[in-house]
Amino acid sequence: MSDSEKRTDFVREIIKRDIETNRYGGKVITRFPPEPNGYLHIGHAKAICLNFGIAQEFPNARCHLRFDDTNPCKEEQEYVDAIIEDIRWLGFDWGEHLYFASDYFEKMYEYAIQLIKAGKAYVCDLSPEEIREYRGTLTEPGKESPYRNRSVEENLELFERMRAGEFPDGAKTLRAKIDMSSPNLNMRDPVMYRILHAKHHRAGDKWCIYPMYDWAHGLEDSIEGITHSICTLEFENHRPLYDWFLDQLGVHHPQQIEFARLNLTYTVMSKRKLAELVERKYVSGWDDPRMPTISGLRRRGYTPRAIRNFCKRIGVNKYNSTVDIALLEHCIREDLNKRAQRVMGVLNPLCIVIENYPQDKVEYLDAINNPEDPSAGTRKVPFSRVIYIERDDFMEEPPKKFFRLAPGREVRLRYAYFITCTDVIKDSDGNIVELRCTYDPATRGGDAPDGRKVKATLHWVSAEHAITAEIRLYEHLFTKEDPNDVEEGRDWTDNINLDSIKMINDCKLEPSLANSKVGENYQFERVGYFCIDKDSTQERLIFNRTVTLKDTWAKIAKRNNTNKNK
RNA sequence: UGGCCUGUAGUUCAAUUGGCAGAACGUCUGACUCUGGUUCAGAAGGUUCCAGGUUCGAUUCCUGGCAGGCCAGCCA
Repeated sequence: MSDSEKRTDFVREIIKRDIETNRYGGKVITRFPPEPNGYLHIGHAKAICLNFGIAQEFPNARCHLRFDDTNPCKEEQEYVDAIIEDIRWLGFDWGEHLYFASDYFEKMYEYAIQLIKAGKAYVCDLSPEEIREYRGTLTEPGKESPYRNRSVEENLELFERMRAGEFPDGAKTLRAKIDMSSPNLNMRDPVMYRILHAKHHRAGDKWCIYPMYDWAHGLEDSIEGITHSICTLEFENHRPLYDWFLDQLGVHHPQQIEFARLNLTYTVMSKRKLAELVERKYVSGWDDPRMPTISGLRRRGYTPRAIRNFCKRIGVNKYNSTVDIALLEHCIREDLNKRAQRVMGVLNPLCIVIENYPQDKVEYLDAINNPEDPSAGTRKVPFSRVIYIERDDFMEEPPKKFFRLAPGREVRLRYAYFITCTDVIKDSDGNIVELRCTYDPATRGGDAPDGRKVKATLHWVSAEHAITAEIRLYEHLFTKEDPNDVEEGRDWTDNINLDSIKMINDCKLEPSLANSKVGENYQFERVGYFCIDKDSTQERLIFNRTVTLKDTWAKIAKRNNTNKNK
């Protein structure tokens, strides 16, 4: 599926129908309304692609970016900045339509007065505990507040004094007068305003009353002329209230549509849990490459195109499901295969001396930059008598189906020569420290004039020319597909994979990598996709492994291993 | 012993609105290959949650079950 291909879903079907019936004058205006209290994650990317994607697909459509900043206690400018950066990076644009709920506070206040005047809202003196008691339970109706029938004048005066700061936090609330016996708890006189003497990251000290989500959100949508207000499933129960407020006010009334949030195997997606991973130092920060955050994926080497494509493939639905993380990995491989420059890098070096190759000779061999993209051209790679290969590419006693180097066996060094292993050198503990090989000068470039074949082609790096780098290998952050699957008395943090990061220090890379920049994607041939981490310095390059290449041998080896252990 | 929502290959989604249940990912097999990558070809995989009903015909409509999700913040 290419980036430009469309895919329909129940949300788009609703919008199509509304356009056909001219429900909103043919207009389509969506919005992405993050609360700036954390970083965006791949689940948000699903919502972003949905809302901004719809805006791109339909005529007369646009998508607003609106910060739903109605709770000063949790929100910070740092998050606003990070969210803006992440959405831009994902490739979406809101034009001049950047909004903040806090800019609507005055307007919301006026609407509240309108509701009070209509006898549909009242100031309540019940404490939080009392409100809870009065609310009733899922199966029993609630009781009406003793303050429910205050006069309009008294409510108006009290509400004004709430705003003026005459009461302490929690002393009073403004509540909608709906139905304390509604089977939908949201309709049991929900709180519209609470008193909070807190400094807001944008409004400062201007307000000491703040609107609750249910009251604020519909108004934000209405004020901006949103036509389709797309949110996640847990707000389904809130839709009657969303509708009630807008109906009472008689204002523009968008359609709220709910869809299922994204879950991914081997990771967690709740903001609370991600924040906990950061706070308790299980990860290095919100942008740790193991995090499912947009910034974490970016640092890991994921591309916007891969993430967008992933969101397209998973679809949109109304039931909770968990997407196999293998699909995300497939999407990044698919994109990087087409675009990433190929290089040679040895993660775990094993030294080879090619005994019949001249001491001081250096040859510069042609290597293809990207077989998927001829326009990427070629480069020169230095070859000499002492090289490194991957330790995993040699076995002294090769099992069946192991095609790579072994004593007496001939393999090809990519773009270079055929070599044959003649000797294995070990230290006193029996560890292999070096290999001796001979090369066939007639196979220069990697082709044998006599047409003989080898079963394997290995990547390699000339020892004399190699640059040394640190490479960070990442595994899933959790050991279980569902991190929340825990026994009694344990919790999700018990499922954290303590080996999810492995740092390797003396990796040997071809010299062309010396000039690479942060974020650039490479394919280390036969190994995986890597990118330069921001922790890199002039002296020391650090690479993140984005994802491995598909590895048939690893699969066979794993199978052999499990069979052995049976 | 409340209300709302949802049940289709292992997973995520389709099925032109009542007309032969398909795709992608994953898995497995084979071909090709100077990446055990890519690409290509193929295979396995289904009681469409269950039971009734309407209909020539039901994944689709109706009824009743069952299972899962959400809701008792002055969070969003």
